[in-house]
Amino acid sequence: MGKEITSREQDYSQWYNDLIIKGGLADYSAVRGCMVIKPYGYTLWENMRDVLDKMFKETGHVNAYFPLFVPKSLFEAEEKNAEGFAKECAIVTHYRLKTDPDNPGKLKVDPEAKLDEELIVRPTSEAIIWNTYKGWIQSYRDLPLLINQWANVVRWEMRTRLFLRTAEFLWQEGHTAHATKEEAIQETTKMLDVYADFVENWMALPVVKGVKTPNERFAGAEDTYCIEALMQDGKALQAGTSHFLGQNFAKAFDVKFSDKENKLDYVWATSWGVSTRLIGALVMAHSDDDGLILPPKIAPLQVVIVPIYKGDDQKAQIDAKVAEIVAALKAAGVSVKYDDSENARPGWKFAEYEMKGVPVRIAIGARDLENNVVEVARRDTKEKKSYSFDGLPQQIIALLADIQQNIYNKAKAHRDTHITSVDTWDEFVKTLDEKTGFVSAHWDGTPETEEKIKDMTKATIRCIPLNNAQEAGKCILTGNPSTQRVLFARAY
RNA sequence: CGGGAAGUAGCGCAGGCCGGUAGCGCAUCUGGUUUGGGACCAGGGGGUCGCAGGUUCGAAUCCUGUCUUCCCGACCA
Repeated sequence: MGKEITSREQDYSQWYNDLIIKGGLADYSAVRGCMVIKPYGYTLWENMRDVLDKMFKETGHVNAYFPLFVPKSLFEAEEKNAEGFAKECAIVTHYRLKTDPDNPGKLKVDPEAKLDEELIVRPTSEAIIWNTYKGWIQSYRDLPLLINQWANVVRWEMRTRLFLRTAEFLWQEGHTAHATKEEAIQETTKMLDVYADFVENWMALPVVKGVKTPNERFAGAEDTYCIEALMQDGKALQAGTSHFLGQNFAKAFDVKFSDKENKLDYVWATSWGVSTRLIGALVMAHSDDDGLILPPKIAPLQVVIVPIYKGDDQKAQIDAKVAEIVAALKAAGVSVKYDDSENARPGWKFAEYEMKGVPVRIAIGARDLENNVVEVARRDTKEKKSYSFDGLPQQIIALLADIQQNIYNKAKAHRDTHITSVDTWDEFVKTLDEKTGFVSAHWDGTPETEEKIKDMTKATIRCIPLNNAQEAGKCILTGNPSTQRVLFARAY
Protein backbone atom coordinates (compact mmCIF):
# COMPACT_ATOMS: atom_id res chain seq x y z
CA MET A 1 0.00 0.00 0.00
CA GLY A 2 1.24 3.38 0.92
CA LYS A 3 4.13 4.53 2.93
CA GLU A 4 3.97 3.40 6.51
CA ILE A 5 5.05 5.74 9.24
CA THR A 6 6.62 4.29 12.37
CA SER A 7 4.53 5.29 15.37
CA ARG A 8 5.94 7.62 18.02
CA GLU A 9 5.42 5.02 20.66
CA GLN A 10 7.26 2.35 18.73
CA ASP A 11 10.34 4.40 17.85
CA TYR A 12 10.33 8.15 18.21
CA SER A 13 13.55 8.67 16.25
CA GLN A 14 12.37 6.54 13.38
CA TRP A 15 9.02 8.31 13.41
CA TYR A 16 10.87 11.59 12.98
CA ASN A 17 12.96 10.22 10.11
CA ASP A 18 9.88 8.78 8.43
CA LEU A 19 8.10 12.12 8.56
CA ILE A 20 11.00 13.93 6.91
CA ILE A 21 11.61 11.34 4.21
CA LYS A 22 8.05 10.23 3.50
CA GLY A 23 6.64 13.70 3.94
CA GLY A 24 8.98 14.80 1.16
CA LEU A 25 10.90 17.44 3.10
CA ALA A 26 14.40 16.05 2.56
CA ASP A 27 16.49 13.15 1.37
CA TYR A 28 19.78 11.63 2.37
CA SER A 29 22.66 12.47 0.07
CA ALA A 30 25.88 10.86 -1.08
CA VAL A 31 27.78 13.16 1.28
CA ARG A 32 28.20 12.06 4.86
CA GLY A 33 26.10 14.14 7.20
CA CYS A 34 24.64 16.30 4.44
CA MET A 35 21.06 16.17 3.27
CA VAL A 36 19.19 17.27 0.21
CA ILE A 37 16.35 19.63 1.04
CA LYS A 38 13.60 18.69 -1.40
CA PRO A 39 11.28 21.23 -3.02
CA TYR A 40 8.51 20.72 -0.47
CA GLY A 41 10.93 21.21 2.42
CA TYR A 42 12.69 24.06 0.72
CA THR A 43 9.42 25.88 0.11
CA LEU A 44 8.77 25.58 3.83
CA TRP A 45 12.21 27.08 4.52
CA GLU A 46 11.58 29.86 1.98
CA ASN A 47 8.33 30.72 3.72
CA MET A 48 10.07 30.88 7.08
CA ARG A 49 12.96 32.82 5.61
CA ASP A 50 10.67 35.36 3.96
CA VAL A 51 8.87 36.13 7.20
CA LEU A 52 12.08 36.42 9.19
CA ASP A 53 13.74 38.51 6.52
CA LYS A 54 10.88 40.96 6.64
CA MET A 55 11.12 41.12 10.42
CA PHE A 56 14.84 41.79 10.26
CA LYS A 57 14.33 44.59 7.78
CA GLU A 58 11.54 46.09 9.86
CA THR A 59 13.99 46.25 12.75
CA GLY A 60 16.52 48.14 10.65
CA HIS A 61 18.77 45.40 9.34
CA VAL A 62 20.10 44.92 5.83
CA ASN A 63 21.40 41.81 4.13
CA ALA A 64 24.92 41.25 2.84
CA TYR A 65 27.03 38.27 1.92
CA PHE A 66 30.46 37.29 3.20
CA PRO A 67 32.80 34.54 1.96
CA LEU A 68 32.36 30.85 2.68
CA PHE A 69 36.06 30.55 3.48
CA VAL A 70 37.89 32.04 6.40
CA PRO A 71 41.71 32.22 6.39
CA LYS A 72 42.99 30.30 9.39
CA SER A 73 44.82 33.33 10.81
CA LEU A 74 41.54 35.27 10.94
CA PHE A 75 39.64 32.34 12.28
CA GLU A 76 41.92 31.98 15.28
CA ALA A 77 41.98 35.68 16.13
CA GLU A 78 39.21 35.44 18.71
CA GLU A 79 40.65 32.61 20.74
CA LYS A 80 37.65 31.39 22.66
CA ASN A 81 35.47 31.32 19.59
CA ALA A 82 38.14 29.53 17.57
CA GLU A 83 38.67 26.95 20.28
CA GLY A 84 34.97 26.37 20.56
CA PHE A 85 34.67 25.44 16.91
CA ALA A 86 38.11 23.92 16.31
CA LYS A 87 36.93 20.34 16.67
CA GLU A 88 34.33 20.56 13.96
CA CYS A 89 35.93 22.50 11.13
CA ALA A 90 36.29 21.49 7.50
CA ILE A 91 39.56 22.78 6.09
CA VAL A 92 40.61 23.54 2.53
CA THR A 93 44.29 22.72 2.05
CA HIS A 94 44.67 22.48 -1.75
CA TYR A 95 43.31 24.23 -4.78
CA ARG A 96 43.87 21.81 -7.64
CA LEU A 97 43.40 18.22 -8.76
CA LYS A 98 45.33 16.44 -11.45
CA THR A 99 44.98 13.21 -13.38
CA ASP A 100 46.42 10.27 -11.52
CA PRO A 101 49.07 8.52 -13.65
CA ASP A 102 48.65 5.33 -11.60
CA ASN A 103 44.88 5.32 -11.98
CA PRO A 104 43.73 6.20 -15.49
CA GLY A 105 40.53 8.20 -15.48
CA LYS A 106 40.90 9.14 -11.82
CA LEU A 107 41.96 12.37 -10.19
CA LYS A 108 44.23 13.04 -7.26
CA VAL A 109 45.07 16.06 -5.17
CA ASP A 110 47.96 17.90 -6.75
CA PRO A 111 50.63 18.08 -4.04
CA GLU A 112 52.10 21.08 -5.85
CA ALA A 113 48.91 23.01 -5.22
CA LYS A 114 49.03 23.28 -1.47
CA LEU A 115 47.67 26.51 -0.05
CA ASP A 116 50.15 28.62 1.89
CA GLU A 117 47.43 29.31 4.39
CA GLU A 118 44.59 26.90 4.99
CA LEU A 119 41.03 28.10 4.56
CA ILE A 120 38.43 27.17 7.13
CA VAL A 121 34.94 26.53 5.81
CA ARG A 122 32.91 28.84 8.02
CA PRO A 123 31.19 27.22 10.98
CA THR A 124 30.00 30.78 11.66
CA SER A 125 31.14 34.07 10.19
CA GLU A 126 32.21 36.30 13.07
CA ALA A 127 35.87 36.19 12.03
CA ILE A 128 35.53 37.16 8.40
CA ILE A 129 32.85 39.70 9.22
CA TRP A 130 34.73 41.45 12.02
CA ASN A 131 37.82 41.54 9.89
CA THR A 132 35.70 43.36 7.31
CA TYR A 133 33.96 45.64 9.83
CA LYS A 134 37.34 46.96 10.88
CA GLY A 135 37.51 48.75 7.54
CA TRP A 136 33.93 49.97 7.70
CA ILE A 137 33.90 51.52 11.15
CA GLN A 138 35.82 54.63 12.13
CA SER A 139 33.32 56.91 13.81
CA TYR A 140 30.20 56.74 15.94
CA ARG A 141 28.51 57.97 12.76
CA ASP A 142 29.17 54.55 11.22
CA LEU A 143 27.21 52.94 14.02
CA PRO A 144 25.12 51.02 14.59
CA LEU A 145 26.01 48.63 11.82
CA LEU A 146 23.12 46.23 11.46
CA ILE A 147 23.83 43.44 8.99
CA ASN A 148 22.36 40.02 8.42
CA GLN A 149 23.40 37.28 6.05
CA TRP A 150 21.57 34.22 4.76
CA ALA A 151 24.15 31.53 4.25
CA ASN A 152 25.24 27.95 4.63
CA VAL A 153 27.72 26.93 7.29
CA VAL A 154 29.59 23.71 7.95
CA ARG A 155 30.12 22.01 11.28
CA TRP A 156 31.69 18.58 11.04
CA GLU A 157 29.39 16.76 13.40
CA MET A 158 30.11 13.26 14.66
CA ARG A 159 26.54 12.23 14.59
CA THR A 160 24.02 13.83 12.29
CA ARG A 161 20.24 13.89 12.11
CA LEU A 162 18.07 15.29 9.36
CA PHE A 163 17.50 19.00 9.97
CA LEU A 164 18.41 18.77 13.65
CA ARG A 165 22.10 18.37 13.14
CA THR A 166 23.66 18.14 9.69
CA ALA A 167 27.23 18.83 8.67
CA GLU A 168 26.09 21.62 6.38
CA PHE A 169 23.04 23.67 7.18
CA LEU A 170 21.30 26.84 6.11
CA TRP A 171 20.79 29.71 8.48
CA GLN A 172 20.85 33.41 8.92
CA GLU A 173 23.41 35.15 11.06
CA GLY A 174 23.02 38.74 12.19
CA HIS A 175 26.17 40.63 13.09
CA THR A 176 25.81 44.07 14.56
CA ALA A 177 28.17 46.70 15.91
CA HIS A 178 27.18 49.39 18.43
CA ALA A 179 28.63 52.41 20.17
CA THR A 180 27.50 51.43 23.63
CA LYS A 181 27.17 48.32 25.70
CA GLU A 182 23.58 49.17 26.55
CA GLU A 183 22.62 49.47 22.91
CA ALA A 184 24.26 46.15 22.06
CA ILE A 185 22.45 44.38 24.89
CA GLN A 186 19.22 45.97 23.74
CA GLU A 187 19.85 44.66 20.24
CA THR A 188 20.52 41.18 21.60
CA THR A 189 17.24 41.02 23.47
CA LYS A 190 15.34 42.72 20.66
CA MET A 191 16.37 40.00 18.23
CA LEU A 192 15.53 37.36 20.79
CA ASP A 193 12.05 38.87 20.88
CA VAL A 194 11.88 38.75 17.09
CA TYR A 195 12.74 35.06 17.17
CA ALA A 196 10.22 34.31 19.88
CA ASP A 197 7.58 36.25 17.97
CA PHE A 198 8.33 34.33 14.79
CA VAL A 199 8.50 30.89 16.35
CA GLU A 200 5.35 31.36 18.41
CA ASN A 201 3.17 33.24 15.97
CA TRP A 202 4.24 31.70 12.70
CA MET A 203 5.51 28.26 13.63
CA ALA A 204 2.92 27.88 16.40
CA LEU A 205 5.62 26.74 18.76
CA PRO A 206 5.67 28.18 22.29
CA VAL A 207 9.14 29.00 23.60
CA VAL A 208 10.82 29.95 26.84
CA LYS A 209 13.10 32.97 26.55
CA GLY A 210 16.14 32.83 28.71
CA VAL A 211 19.85 33.22 29.26
CA LYS A 212 22.38 30.42 28.98
CA THR A 213 24.69 29.50 31.80
CA PRO A 214 28.43 30.00 31.15
CA ASN A 215 28.74 26.30 30.30
CA GLU A 216 26.20 26.53 27.52
CA ARG A 217 27.23 29.95 26.30
CA PHE A 218 28.40 30.60 22.73
CA ALA A 219 32.19 30.58 22.62
CA GLY A 220 33.33 34.17 22.51
CA ALA A 221 30.12 35.67 23.89
CA GLU A 222 29.57 37.54 27.14
CA ASP A 223 25.99 36.38 27.29
CA THR A 224 23.94 34.00 25.20
CA TYR A 225 20.19 34.43 25.11
CA CYS A 226 18.04 31.67 23.74
CA ILE A 227 14.57 30.46 23.01
CA GLU A 228 13.89 26.91 24.12
CA ALA A 229 11.07 24.77 22.78
CA LEU A 230 9.73 21.46 24.02
CA MET A 231 9.26 18.47 21.73
CA GLN A 232 6.55 15.82 22.06
CA ASP A 233 8.96 13.31 23.58
CA GLY A 234 9.70 15.74 26.38
CA LYS A 235 13.12 16.75 25.17
CA ALA A 236 14.02 20.41 24.84
CA LEU A 237 15.35 21.97 21.67
CA GLN A 238 17.19 25.25 21.35
CA ALA A 239 15.32 27.05 18.61
CA GLY A 240 17.36 30.21 18.34
CA THR A 241 20.18 32.13 19.98
CA SER A 242 21.14 35.77 20.32
CA HIS A 243 24.57 36.66 21.67
CA PHE A 244 25.88 39.74 23.39
CA LEU A 245 29.52 39.59 22.33
CA GLY A 246 30.77 42.51 24.42
CA GLN A 247 33.97 43.87 22.95
CA ASN A 248 35.57 40.47 22.43
CA PHE A 249 35.52 40.49 18.66
CA ALA A 250 36.20 44.22 18.43
CA LYS A 251 39.35 43.67 20.46
CA ALA A 252 40.36 40.56 18.55
CA PHE A 253 39.96 42.36 15.21
CA ASP A 254 40.88 45.82 16.44
CA VAL A 255 37.61 47.51 15.56
CA LYS A 256 37.61 50.96 17.20
CA PHE A 257 35.57 54.09 16.69
CA SER A 258 35.77 57.72 17.72
CA ASP A 259 32.91 58.74 19.93
CA LYS A 260 31.32 62.18 20.16
CA GLU A 261 34.03 63.30 22.58
CA ASN A 262 36.66 62.15 20.09
CA LYS A 263 37.71 59.32 22.33
CA LEU A 264 38.66 55.97 20.78
CA ASP A 265 36.85 52.89 22.02
CA TYR A 266 36.16 49.36 20.86
CA VAL A 267 32.70 48.78 19.46
CA TRP A 268 30.13 46.53 21.12
CA ALA A 269 28.84 43.55 19.19
CA THR A 270 26.01 41.09 18.87
CA SER A 271 25.30 38.08 16.73
CA TRP A 272 22.14 36.02 16.42
CA GLY A 273 20.94 33.13 14.34
CA VAL A 274 18.30 30.59 13.52
CA SER A 275 18.75 27.70 11.16
CA THR A 276 17.03 24.95 9.21
CA ARG A 277 17.04 23.19 12.56
CA LEU A 278 13.78 25.05 13.16
CA ILE A 279 12.22 22.70 10.62
CA GLY A 280 13.20 19.78 12.81
CA ALA A 281 11.56 21.50 15.76
CA LEU A 282 8.45 22.14 13.74
CA VAL A 283 8.19 18.52 12.65
CA MET A 284 8.71 17.11 16.13
CA ALA A 285 6.47 19.53 17.93
CA HIS A 286 3.23 19.21 15.99
CA SER A 287 3.10 16.06 13.89
CA ASP A 288 1.31 12.80 14.64
CA ASP A 289 1.49 9.15 13.61
CA ASP A 290 -0.25 9.86 10.31
CA GLY A 291 2.36 12.34 9.19
CA LEU A 292 3.34 15.96 9.32
CA ILE A 293 1.15 18.69 10.74
CA LEU A 294 2.27 22.07 9.46
CA PRO A 295 1.09 25.47 10.68
CA PRO A 296 -0.99 27.15 7.95
CA LYS A 297 0.95 30.40 8.09
CA ILE A 298 4.14 28.82 6.78
CA ALA A 299 2.90 25.59 5.16
CA PRO A 300 4.20 25.14 1.60
CA LEU A 301 0.64 24.38 0.57
CA GLN A 302 -2.39 25.44 2.62
CA VAL A 303 -5.25 23.77 0.79
CA VAL A 304 -5.46 20.76 -1.48
CA ILE A 305 -8.57 19.95 -3.47
CA VAL A 306 -9.37 16.35 -4.37
CA PRO A 307 -12.11 15.50 -6.87
CA ILE A 308 -14.33 12.45 -6.47
CA TYR A 309 -16.18 11.46 -9.61
CA LYS A 310 -17.60 8.76 -11.81
CA GLY A 311 -17.12 9.33 -15.48
CA ASP A 312 -16.00 12.25 -17.57
CA ASP A 313 -19.26 14.19 -17.26
CA GLN A 314 -18.99 14.45 -13.51
CA LYS A 315 -15.30 15.24 -13.76
CA ALA A 316 -16.04 18.13 -16.12
CA GLN A 317 -18.67 19.56 -13.78
CA ILE A 318 -16.32 19.26 -10.81
CA ASP A 319 -13.45 20.82 -12.78
CA ALA A 320 -15.60 23.84 -13.55
CA LYS A 321 -16.61 24.29 -9.93
CA VAL A 322 -13.10 23.76 -8.65
CA ALA A 323 -11.76 26.37 -11.06
CA GLU A 324 -14.06 28.89 -9.38
CA ILE A 325 -12.96 27.80 -5.92
CA VAL A 326 -9.27 27.90 -6.80
CA ALA A 327 -9.58 31.38 -8.28
CA ALA A 328 -11.47 32.64 -5.23
CA LEU A 329 -8.98 31.12 -2.78
CA LYS A 330 -5.99 32.44 -4.67
CA ALA A 331 -7.57 35.88 -4.78
CA ALA A 332 -7.93 35.62 -1.01
CA GLY A 333 -4.24 34.86 -0.69
CA VAL A 334 -4.56 31.16 0.08
CA SER A 335 -2.14 28.73 -1.55
CA VAL A 336 -4.10 25.93 -3.15
CA LYS A 337 -3.52 22.92 -5.37
CA TYR A 338 -6.10 20.96 -7.33
CA ASP A 339 -4.96 17.38 -7.49
CA ASP A 340 -6.96 15.78 -10.27
CA SER A 341 -4.20 13.37 -11.25
CA GLU A 342 -5.60 10.09 -12.58
CA ASN A 343 -2.99 7.83 -11.12
CA ALA A 344 -4.25 7.91 -7.56
CA ARG A 345 -7.70 7.42 -6.18
CA PRO A 346 -9.20 9.76 -3.59
CA GLY A 347 -8.39 7.64 -0.55
CA TRP A 348 -4.76 7.43 -1.55
CA LYS A 349 -4.59 11.18 -2.02
CA PHE A 350 -6.19 11.79 1.36
CA ALA A 351 -3.51 9.74 3.07
CA GLU A 352 -0.74 11.30 1.02
CA TYR A 353 -1.67 14.90 1.84
CA GLU A 354 -2.18 14.01 5.47
CA MET A 355 1.34 12.66 5.51
CA LYS A 356 2.59 15.89 3.98
CA GLY A 357 0.77 17.94 6.58
CA VAL A 358 -1.35 20.06 4.26
CA PRO A 359 -3.58 21.94 6.75
CA VAL A 360 -6.85 21.79 4.82
CA ARG A 361 -8.24 19.28 2.35
CA ILE A 362 -11.30 19.95 0.27
CA ALA A 363 -13.05 16.98 -1.32
CA ILE A 364 -15.69 17.58 -3.92
CA GLY A 365 -17.92 15.06 -5.62
CA ALA A 366 -21.22 14.85 -7.49
CA ARG A 367 -23.17 14.68 -4.25
CA ASP A 368 -21.55 17.91 -3.08
CA LEU A 369 -22.31 19.68 -6.33
CA GLU A 370 -25.99 18.85 -5.91
CA ASN A 371 -26.01 20.21 -2.36
CA ASN A 372 -23.89 23.22 -3.17
CA VAL A 373 -21.24 22.21 -0.63
CA VAL A 374 -17.74 20.81 -0.36
CA GLU A 375 -16.30 18.49 2.25
CA VAL A 376 -13.57 20.22 4.23
CA ALA A 377 -11.16 18.20 6.36
CA ARG A 378 -8.67 19.81 8.71
CA ARG A 379 -5.34 18.05 9.21
CA ASP A 380 -4.81 18.93 12.86
CA THR A 381 -7.97 17.29 14.25
CA LYS A 382 -8.98 15.14 11.25
CA GLU A 383 -12.43 16.67 11.60
CA LYS A 384 -14.59 16.75 8.45
CA LYS A 385 -17.41 19.19 7.75
CA SER A 386 -19.51 20.35 4.83
CA TYR A 387 -19.02 23.96 3.85
CA SER A 388 -21.33 25.88 1.56
CA PHE A 389 -19.90 27.34 -1.66
CA ASP A 390 -21.16 30.69 -0.48
CA GLY A 391 -18.43 32.56 1.29
CA LEU A 392 -16.08 29.60 1.05
CA PRO A 393 -12.84 31.64 0.88
CA GLN A 394 -13.71 33.50 4.08
CA GLN A 395 -14.58 30.25 5.81
CA ILE A 396 -11.33 28.65 4.69
CA ILE A 397 -9.32 31.63 5.88
CA ALA A 398 -11.06 31.44 9.24
CA LEU A 399 -10.41 27.72 9.38
CA LEU A 400 -6.71 28.17 8.60
CA ALA A 401 -6.47 30.72 11.40
CA ASP A 402 -8.26 28.34 13.72
CA ILE A 403 -5.87 25.52 12.85
CA GLN A 404 -2.90 27.79 13.45
CA GLN A 405 -4.28 28.68 16.87
CA ASN A 406 -5.23 25.13 17.73
CA ILE A 407 -1.79 23.78 16.89
CA TYR A 408 -0.24 26.46 19.05
CA ASN A 409 -2.62 25.83 21.93
CA LYS A 410 -1.93 22.13 21.81
CA ALA A 411 1.82 22.64 21.84
CA LYS A 412 1.50 25.21 24.61
CA ALA A 413 -0.65 22.94 26.75
CA HIS A 414 1.94 20.21 26.35
CA ARG A 415 4.73 22.60 27.21
CA ASP A 416 2.94 24.14 30.19
CA THR A 417 2.11 20.79 31.71
CA HIS A 418 5.71 19.74 31.27
CA ILE A 419 7.37 22.41 33.34
CA THR A 420 7.66 20.79 36.74
CA SER A 421 8.96 22.45 39.86
CA VAL A 422 10.86 20.06 42.09
CA ASP A 423 12.74 20.52 45.35
CA THR A 424 14.43 17.20 45.99
CA TRP A 425 16.99 15.21 44.05
CA ASP A 426 14.73 12.13 43.96
CA GLU A 427 11.89 14.12 42.48
CA PHE A 428 14.31 15.71 40.05
CA VAL A 429 15.55 12.40 38.67
CA LYS A 430 12.11 10.85 38.70
CA THR A 431 10.60 13.75 36.81
CA LEU A 432 13.32 13.66 34.16
CA ASP A 433 12.91 9.91 33.70
CA GLU A 434 9.18 9.50 33.92
CA LYS A 435 7.41 12.75 33.19
CA THR A 436 10.15 14.36 31.05
CA GLY A 437 10.03 17.98 29.92
CA PHE A 438 11.46 21.00 31.67
CA VAL A 439 12.28 20.68 35.33
CA SER A 440 12.39 23.90 37.30
CA ALA A 441 14.82 23.57 40.18
CA HIS A 442 17.26 25.46 42.33
CA TRP A 443 20.91 25.44 41.33
CA ASP A 444 23.83 26.82 43.30
CA GLY A 445 25.15 28.71 40.30
CA THR A 446 28.42 26.86 39.86
CA PRO A 447 29.58 25.25 36.61
CA GLU A 448 30.82 22.26 38.63
CA THR A 449 27.37 21.45 39.92
CA GLU A 450 25.86 21.91 36.46
CA GLU A 451 28.45 19.53 35.06
CA LYS A 452 27.81 16.95 37.76
CA ILE A 453 24.09 17.04 37.16
CA LYS A 454 24.71 16.58 33.46
CA ASP A 455 26.95 13.58 34.06
CA MET A 456 24.47 12.00 36.42
CA THR A 457 21.24 12.64 34.54
CA LYS A 458 22.10 13.81 31.00
CA ALA A 459 20.03 16.88 31.76
CA THR A 460 21.48 20.32 31.10
CA ILE A 461 20.40 23.75 32.16
CA ARG A 462 18.46 24.91 29.15
CA CYS A 463 18.21 28.45 30.39
CA ILE A 464 17.60 30.85 33.19
CA PRO A 465 14.24 32.29 32.13
CA LEU A 466 14.13 36.04 31.53
CA ASN A 467 12.38 37.97 34.29
CA ASN A 468 12.81 34.92 36.44
CA ALA A 469 11.19 35.12 39.87
CA GLN A 470 13.83 35.52 42.57
CA GLU A 471 13.26 33.00 45.30
CA ALA A 472 15.55 31.73 48.01
CA GLY A 473 16.09 27.99 47.96
CA LYS A 474 18.57 25.18 48.12
CA CYS A 475 20.44 23.64 45.20
CA ILE A 476 18.85 20.42 44.06
CA LEU A 477 22.17 18.59 44.13
CA THR A 478 24.44 20.27 46.68
CA GLY A 479 21.92 21.91 48.99
CA ASN A 480 23.89 25.14 48.76
CA PRO A 481 21.92 28.39 48.81
CA SER A 482 20.28 29.50 45.57
CA THR A 483 18.42 32.65 44.59
CA GLN A 484 16.33 31.33 41.73
CA ARG A 485 15.09 28.30 39.87
CA VAL A 486 16.50 27.38 36.45
CA LEU A 487 15.11 25.12 33.74
CA PHE A 488 16.72 21.73 33.30
CA ALA A 489 15.91 19.25 30.56
CA ARG A 490 17.34 16.58 28.36
CA ALA A 491 17.84 18.21 25.04
CA TYR A 492 18.47 17.75 21.33
C1' C B 1 35.16 8.65 17.29
C1' G B 2 33.51 3.77 20.06
C1' G B 3 29.44 -0.26 20.08
C1' G B 4 25.39 -2.57 17.22
C1' A B 5 22.56 -3.08 12.45
C1' A B 6 21.96 -2.35 7.30
C1' G B 7 23.00 -1.36 1.75
C1' U B 8 19.96 -6.62 -3.89
C1' A B 9 14.49 -2.83 -9.47
C1' G B 10 11.66 3.78 -7.67
C1' C B 11 10.13 1.84 -2.32
C1' G B 12 9.95 -2.39 1.26
C1' C B 13 12.29 -7.05 1.46
C1' A B 14 13.88 -12.58 0.41
C1' G B 15 18.22 -15.11 -1.43
C1' G B 16 23.93 -15.40 1.29
C1' C B 17 25.75 -20.33 6.06
C1' C B 18 26.16 -24.60 1.46
C1' G B 19 29.42 -20.00 -5.12
C1' G B 20 26.46 -21.99 -10.88
C1' U B 21 24.56 -15.98 -13.79
C1' A B 22 18.50 -12.96 -9.33
C1' G B 23 13.19 -13.32 -6.97
C1' C B 24 8.59 -11.48 -4.13
C1' G B 25 5.16 -7.38 -2.68
C1' C B 26 4.11 -2.31 -3.74
C1' A B 27 5.05 1.35 -7.43
C1' U B 28 5.55 1.91 -12.94
C1' C B 29 3.76 0.96 -18.36
C1' U B 30 -0.54 -1.11 -21.69
C1' G B 31 -5.79 -2.50 -21.98
C1' G B 32 -10.33 -2.80 -19.38
C1' U B 33 -13.55 -2.17 -15.13
C1' U B 34 -13.44 1.52 -11.21
C1' U B 35 -13.42 6.29 -7.97
C1' G B 36 -17.11 9.51 -0.81
C1' G B 37 -10.51 6.79 3.19
C1' G B 38 -4.41 3.93 0.59
C1' A B 39 -9.30 -0.22 -6.05
C1' C B 40 -9.50 -4.84 -9.20
C1' C B 41 -8.39 -8.18 -13.48
C1' A B 42 -5.04 -9.40 -17.47
C1' G B 43 -0.44 -8.54 -19.84
C1' G B 44 4.48 -6.06 -20.03
C1' G B 45 9.11 -3.36 -18.75
C1' G B 46 12.80 -2.45 -15.24
C1' G B 47 18.55 -4.66 -11.31
C1' U B 48 26.97 -3.78 -13.58
C1' C B 49 23.23 -7.12 -6.08
C1' G B 50 26.73 0.43 -2.50
C1' C B 51 31.84 0.96 -4.56
C1' A B 52 36.98 -1.06 -5.35
C1' G B 53 40.20 -4.98 -5.15
C1' G B 54 41.08 -10.31 -4.26
C1' U B 55 40.03 -15.90 -4.26
C1' U B 56 37.69 -19.07 -8.12
C1' C B 57 36.52 -22.13 -14.40
C1' G B 58 32.52 -19.19 -12.23
C1' A B 59 30.95 -14.32 -6.84
C1' A B 60 24.79 -11.05 -4.74
C1' U B 61 26.92 -15.29 -1.97
C1' C B 62 33.70 -16.27 0.38
C1' C B 63 38.03 -12.63 1.78
C1' U B 64 40.10 -7.48 2.23
C1' G B 65 39.42 -2.42 1.92
C1' U B 66 36.22 1.63 1.37
C1' C B 67 31.67 4.77 1.12
C1' U B 68 26.73 5.81 2.85
C1' U B 69 22.60 5.31 6.24
C1' C B 70 20.07 3.94 10.84
C1' C B 71 20.10 2.97 16.32
C1' C B 72 22.89 3.59 21.12
C1' G B 73 27.00 6.39 23.46
C1' A B 74 30.88 10.68 23.87
C1' C B 75 30.63 16.06 21.24
C1' C B 76 27.49 20.00 19.48
C1' A B 77 22.91 24.52 17.19
